[in-house]
Amino acid sequence: MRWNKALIPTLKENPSDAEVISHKLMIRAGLIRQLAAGLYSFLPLGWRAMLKSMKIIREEMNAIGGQEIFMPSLNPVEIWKETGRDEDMSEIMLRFTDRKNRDICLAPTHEEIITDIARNEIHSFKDLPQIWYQIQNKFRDEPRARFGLLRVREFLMKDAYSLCANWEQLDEAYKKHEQAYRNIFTRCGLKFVVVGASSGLMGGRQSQEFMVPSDAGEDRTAFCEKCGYAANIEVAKSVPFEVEYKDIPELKKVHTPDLKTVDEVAEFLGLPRNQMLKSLVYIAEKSEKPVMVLLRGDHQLNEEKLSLFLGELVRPAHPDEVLKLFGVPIGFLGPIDAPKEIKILVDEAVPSDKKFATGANDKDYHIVGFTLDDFKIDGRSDFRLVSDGEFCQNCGSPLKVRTTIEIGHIFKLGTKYSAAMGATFLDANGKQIPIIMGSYGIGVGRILSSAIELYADDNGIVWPITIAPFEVIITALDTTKPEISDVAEKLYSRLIESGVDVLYDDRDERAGVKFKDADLIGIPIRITVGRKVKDGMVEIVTRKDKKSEDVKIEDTLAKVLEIRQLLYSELDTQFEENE
RNA sequence: CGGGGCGUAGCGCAGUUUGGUAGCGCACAUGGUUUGGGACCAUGGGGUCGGAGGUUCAAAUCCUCUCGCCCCGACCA
Repeated sequence: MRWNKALIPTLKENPSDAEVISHKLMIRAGLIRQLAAGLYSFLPLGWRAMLKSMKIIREEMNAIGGQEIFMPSLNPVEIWKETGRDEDMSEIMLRFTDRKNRDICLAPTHEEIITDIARNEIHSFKDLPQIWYQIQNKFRDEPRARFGLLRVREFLMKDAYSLCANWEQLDEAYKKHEQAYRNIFTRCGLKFVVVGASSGLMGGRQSQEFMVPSDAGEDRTAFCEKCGYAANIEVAKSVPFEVEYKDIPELKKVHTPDLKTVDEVAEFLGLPRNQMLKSLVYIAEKSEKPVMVLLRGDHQLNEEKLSLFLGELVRPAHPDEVLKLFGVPIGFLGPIDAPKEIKILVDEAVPSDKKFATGANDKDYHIVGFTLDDFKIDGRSDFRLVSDGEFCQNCGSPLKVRTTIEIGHIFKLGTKYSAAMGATFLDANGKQIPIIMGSYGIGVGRILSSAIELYADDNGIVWPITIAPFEVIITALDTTKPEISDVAEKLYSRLIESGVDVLYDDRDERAGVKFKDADLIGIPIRITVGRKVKDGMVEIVTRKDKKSEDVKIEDTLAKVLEIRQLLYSELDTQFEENE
């Protein structure tokens, strides 16, 4: 491509509404332009990087026997009612009615549509297993789109589905996908970890996320650097810090006027924070039942764990709901003398042989010196949020917690969808059973964002060569001089003939402008054709390490091919690190 | 949905407090000088000041409503 004729609108200044690096650079390098909140157009450079990523995805998906299909984005709402997900996803699903007044939605994902195809076309165990995938736009009415392509309302997703006749086949399909995903992200040049995750609204038994560590990420992941344990904070477990307990000789009610927070009361009573119990009240969203969760004062609740335990989503009770239920304001709540209809759950990190203090269910009073035996417990489980520096359950080393970008998520769904929608087949014994499914997603745009977040420097993007919009840029300085443009033109056509993806900067611009732009858009290999042509030389510069080499004009092609090969093989080396 | 910020030329911003009829830098066009890391000089084009209503002799500026974008939180296959 010739820059002179191309749409590559680079910007000198950062856009005012961009916060994270990848967003700023995607705008400045002319990859994308915003249409509205969470809606972006891809310009030529951005789309080329997307196409490169998709090519890698297709190759790896085909390699595990995936068959590419394509499903409609416009869905009748009825099909979503069959699984109940029109309600589960009511907030996030975009809907409208068509001219015949039918309810239509824009698909936020495609399990229901896949299952519909399966129930119509799969009849025998002999038809299984299958892997079907598509690369398609998904639509989600996000409460808050943000960070460029990281959280958007319409986005390209590769979604794959495995259909199996038994659990062994599912395990195999799942493993294949895990390996395919490792291959895909490695080839895209990303650093990532595979973590245990919550399956959330998708349902299912097991799920793992592929995470890129980045400050721009919206998820938090706990890692153990020693043994490799890694889990999304939503499900992560840890061994808490050692703490001291004081002896409390007698059980009594203490007047604590206006003292509400754990810290305030602990200080007033002269107790360590861990000897206070936090009494949190939550409402289960479907059944609308209130629950009280008790945690040590130095711990935090993990809402995901609570909702997993209860089997439905939860939300904190509003202060007025609490007042209605308990007759006391938040801050003086506790399990003792709590209303009978409220379930009481206790985190397993609360020891049963120690004495604690918490609210007395009486305004301006706390109760001090009770144990877990002094009230009825409806459930004990792990409800704690892991915090940085706590210890790994496997090996005891300190865990690190950091933000990550979720680029892929794989699920063992089981029969949630096939059972609900009647997607069954006959097994070898002639018995009708539901298809066992898996679902596997990749956010294509997030691959680009992650790569930029990982490798960008002060001058701009530094693309891994595999997903770079071009592999090589020819920067011809002073194109008005025929001795320069002749050499550049010849190199340009020779590189194209050799199958190199090359951008030719043939603009009549000053050298500084061209160098800055080349750095900004991050093309891995730059050939500078300038004043050295009079000595029969050009320069080859690699973007990521700024290494520059003078090469004879006639050797340029061979040298470029060599460097290109090197850059590709470096990604294979990284592959081993990601293993 | 709650809190905060911002909408003025393609981009980045000043002007709003104190009302007087719109400006700077970049980009763009033309001419000239320059030419290896975002050049310089000159000239020029481009704006219903997000929108609607109101106050006023007069509104980018004051008032009311409304739309949009960004940030924090809530929420989030």
